[in-house]
Formats: sequence, C-alpha cells, structure tokens
Amino acid sequence: MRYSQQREIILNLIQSTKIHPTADWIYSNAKKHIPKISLGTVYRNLKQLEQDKLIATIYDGNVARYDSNMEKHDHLKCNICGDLIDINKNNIDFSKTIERNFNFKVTDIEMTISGTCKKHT
Amino acid sequence: MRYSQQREIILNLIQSTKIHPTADWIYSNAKKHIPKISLGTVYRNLKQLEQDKLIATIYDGNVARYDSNMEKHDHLKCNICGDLIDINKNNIDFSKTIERNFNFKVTDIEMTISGTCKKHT
DNA sequence: AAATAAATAGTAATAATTACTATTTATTTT
DNA sequence: AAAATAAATAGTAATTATTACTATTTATTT
Repeated sequence: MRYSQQREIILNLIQSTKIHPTADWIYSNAKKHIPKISLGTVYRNLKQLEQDKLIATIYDGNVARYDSNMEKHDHLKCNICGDLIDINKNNIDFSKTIERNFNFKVTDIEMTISGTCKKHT
Repeated sequence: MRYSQQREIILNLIQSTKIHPTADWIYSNAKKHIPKISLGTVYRNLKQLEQDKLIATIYDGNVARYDSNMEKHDHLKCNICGDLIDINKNNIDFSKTIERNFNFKVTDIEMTISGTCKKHT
C-alpha cells in the first residue's frame, strides 16, 4: 500500500477522537485539511485501513462507525445522546458493576456471538 | 390500527420462519400472496408491527432483520452462512457452554450495553 | 348504502455506500 | 534528476436500503 496524505489524515482523525466517527464526520473533518478530498476516497481508505487492522468497523444500528482502539472491547451506548463509550468487560461483573464503575444506568444488554455453526462441521 | 391483509401476511411470514428475514425477503415472499404489494407497504408495516411490539428489529451489520420472537434473547451468528441462531443466555455459561449446547464454535462475542450515560443524571 | 379515514400501490426522494474513469502522484527505474 | 509505472485520487454515476408523497382503494362506522 502506497503512502497517501489522504489516508494519513483519515487515520489521524479516527485516532484523535473517542466519538467513533461515521464516514461522513471523517469526510467533513478531512476537508478542513484537504478541501478537495472526495467521499469515495474516505470510504476506500476506511476499507483499506480495516483490512490492515488499523481500525475496526462497528455497526451502530444501521450506520457504520470507525474505531481505532484495536484492543478487544465492548461499548456502552447511551439511549439519550447516542454516545458509544468504550469498556473493557474482562474485569467487570455486568449490569451492577457497570452502573457503579461507569455511572451508566443499564437498560439493555445485546450480544452477538460469532463463530461457525454445526452445519459446517 | 385498522386490519389489512398485507399486514397480516407480513406478520405471518415473519412468524413462520426462523431466518430473521430482511425487508426484501419479506417483500419477495409476500408477493406470492399479493402480487401487487408494494415495498413501501412492507416497510410501513414493519415499523408499525415493531411499535406494537409484535416484532423486533435486529441489525445484522448494516442490514435490518425482523424477528417475531419477542422473548429476550440473543443470537449466534455463523461466520460462514450468516445464519442468526436464537439463544437464551439465561441458563448458559458462555463460550464453553455454547460450544457444547449448540455445537457452535465461538470465535467472537460482541456486546452492546444500552442505557443512560452520566451526562444525563 | 353512504361516509370516513386509514392503508395501499406506485412512484419519487434520500442516505449510505460502491463503482467507474480520466487524471494525479508516490515510488521505482534508468 | 528525469522518465516510467502503477497505485491513489477527484469527481461523477450507480446501487442499495429506506422513507416520503399522493391519488386511489378499502376496512370500518354511521
């Protein structure tokens, strides 16, 4: 993969924020540095950065967000402002502990367990 | 809410399958009963059925799927065929137990915990 | 049976994302 | 350092999922 200023700025933007930005946010902010950058360039680079394991895509409902924290972690999603807050579930004991440790009122826990089903054994 | 044959068929389709269908699958299959049904009707009714708590929307990556199992549950997602398999996590002890109980090789657990963050207290 | 308003079909609009292509640019070769 | 090469870009068009709009149809009430 050849260097490009566009890709560097995109990666820097994602690394510089905790908001787990969308493609559109990245596009708007990248334009401040490279006014002629194109949205296609943003999406193409996001895909490449994901393949290179420099960022991860998290689907928040039906919109993709990008995260440069590559350590295994989960998220707290606020019903009111929609913020996604990083958490490390290793050392915690769910709901009650989350409420204490993060001052976050838990109303729902959704979990997707991925792997290979019995049809492929 | 007034009765309509369209809505009844849409709900029946969702209830008759375990595949957690997409709007498009529902549309294709509903057309077998009502050839002139419109995709807008499908989406409008999906939204109404969700409001009435008759179905739930689950976001599988960036595509919405619909589920008529309204009991609190989670899903196993197969990396190979993409199937979403219902599970009840109450009585299980995660990874190891899932592998035993569902003959499902776990490679990843993703969790979204929803609630209200400390900014709103 | 007539009146009413909710639901529909069909089409257009929107939003997020991907595809395409001529041009630009980082890197390699001479 | 200049020319050659191919990867990356900008800009635009296409695609997909979903929502909005409106004249017409239809379930329900009167």
